[in-house]
Amino acid sequence: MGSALSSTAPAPGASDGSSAAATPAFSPLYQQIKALLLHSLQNGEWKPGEPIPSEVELAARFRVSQGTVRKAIDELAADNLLRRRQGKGTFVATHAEQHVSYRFLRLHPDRGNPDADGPAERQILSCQRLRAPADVAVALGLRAGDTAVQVLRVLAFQGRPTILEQIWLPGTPFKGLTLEVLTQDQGPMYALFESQFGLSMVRAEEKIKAVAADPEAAERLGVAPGTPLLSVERIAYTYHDTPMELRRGLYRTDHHHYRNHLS
Amino acid sequence: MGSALSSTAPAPGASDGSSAAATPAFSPLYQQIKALLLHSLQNGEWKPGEPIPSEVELAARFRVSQGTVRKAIDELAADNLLRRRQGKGTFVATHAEQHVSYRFLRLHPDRGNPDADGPAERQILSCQRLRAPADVAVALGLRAGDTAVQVLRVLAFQGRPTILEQIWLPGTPFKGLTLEVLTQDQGPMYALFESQFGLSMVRAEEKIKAVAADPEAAERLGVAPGTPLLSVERIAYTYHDTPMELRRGLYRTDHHHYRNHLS
DNA sequence: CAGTGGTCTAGACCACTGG
DNA sequence: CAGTGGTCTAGACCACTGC
Repeated sequence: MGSALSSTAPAPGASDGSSAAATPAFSPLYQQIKALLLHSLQNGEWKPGEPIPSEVELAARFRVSQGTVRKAIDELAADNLLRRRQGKGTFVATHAEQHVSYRFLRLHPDRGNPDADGPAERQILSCQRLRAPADVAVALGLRAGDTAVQVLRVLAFQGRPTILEQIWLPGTPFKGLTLEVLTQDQGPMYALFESQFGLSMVRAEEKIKAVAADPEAAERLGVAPGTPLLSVERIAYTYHDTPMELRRGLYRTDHHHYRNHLS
Repeated sequence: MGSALSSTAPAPGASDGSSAAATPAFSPLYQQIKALLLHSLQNGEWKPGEPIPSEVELAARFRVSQGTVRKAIDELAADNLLRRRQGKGTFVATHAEQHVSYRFLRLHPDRGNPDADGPAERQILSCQRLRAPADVAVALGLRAGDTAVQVLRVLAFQGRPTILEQIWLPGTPFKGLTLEVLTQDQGPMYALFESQFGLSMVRAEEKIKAVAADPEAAERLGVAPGTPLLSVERIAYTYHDTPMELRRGLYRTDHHHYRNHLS
């Protein structure tokens, strides 16, 4: 960034040619606007599902042309942080009212359209506060010995248990997450994170392997021990690439497959 | 599309407000430009790796402002069909000089940076022209009984056989693809498709499952029968979403993982 | 230095939504 | 109808590349 641009006393410096600062790394105005919007999103100035101010309003606030805020918003929309709706406004993306199915779940039924299965049947097995194991601490940016929340759950589709997940969350931001809260909640877990903890999962990375079901996983998923399963390790990030969740899943793929688009 | 716009006698109709045609589906100018560029790419007017005309030149050709062709090019670049390089020009994307590793290969070594393995060691097992099985014909849009090329190969990393692939290609566009051609070629197979057959693989979809290694695959990959493997079924498309390749791969994941980014 | 893509502006008009 | 995002233009200037 390295710019003096602020929301109270903005001084663009691109239209008047007075950019005196000898910034070695050139940063376009729209990138600075994007960063400001990002901070407003992170600060919760606009909450998931809510509209952000209109383009003209933002242009006035930042003393910038509409085209410039437009380009900033365009990039945020391309990253799925915002959602544009012509005639209505621009809204903060949310996991709550996602068009179809779960936004980060790439598992689809082999036959039928993506959500022919109907909603997943969820069963929380446990929710404990523990000292984070070393690998979990590293993944979540915690110090050794910091407390973390561990959740175990099973997702079933059409009565067939299909996904066994072990979820790790940093203890401090998720203070108050209990088995009761999880059990009583309907809808995607990430929507709960937004509404109850103000944490938006914005992107994620997954590492996938093929593994053999161990006896416990086999029983949870109703398959024979040794059955090949997809091992999906996901790290989910909030704004500004802060890791906020480590999720280890085992997926049955006898009636489902993991779908991916390459380009 | 439903527009009268052509490369010889374009009639924008957006700046003069005289859009008399009662087109039910509105199509922005830049989308029409995008479609024209797409056709030029498909026709081979500009080949992979080559530069396309400059923005001002294209703006003149299409009788449109630079900003409009810019938006068209932006979308094609976002789809990885074009590659912009400031100060140099805009180039047709290619699998030949891909920055690092293979563009569609999502398998990464568990330790070390993405291409710490060095180049893959490739071994072609066979290359036959066969009548396409029903499922292959459906996937490639062939008629039952049409001929197809089947290629079997193994990829090894650091001496460890890791990927066993069965590749199906439509016989007509790939006339002349032989074991010799494949064996003598260096570099990514998709680069060969571009240079020898004028076919650019532009995007792909993959379906992933976990399976147990059958005896033959186990021997080819040097693992015990029953070892869990990733089954990756890929359909690759050329311009305009024409399916051109069906590729069934079995991946060892004892030292590698399939990586995916979600947003 | 000329040529390329990249940024920014200002203004006009269009398409869509909802009161 | 007013307000929103979406398109298009014209022109100025900037950053990067290579001769």
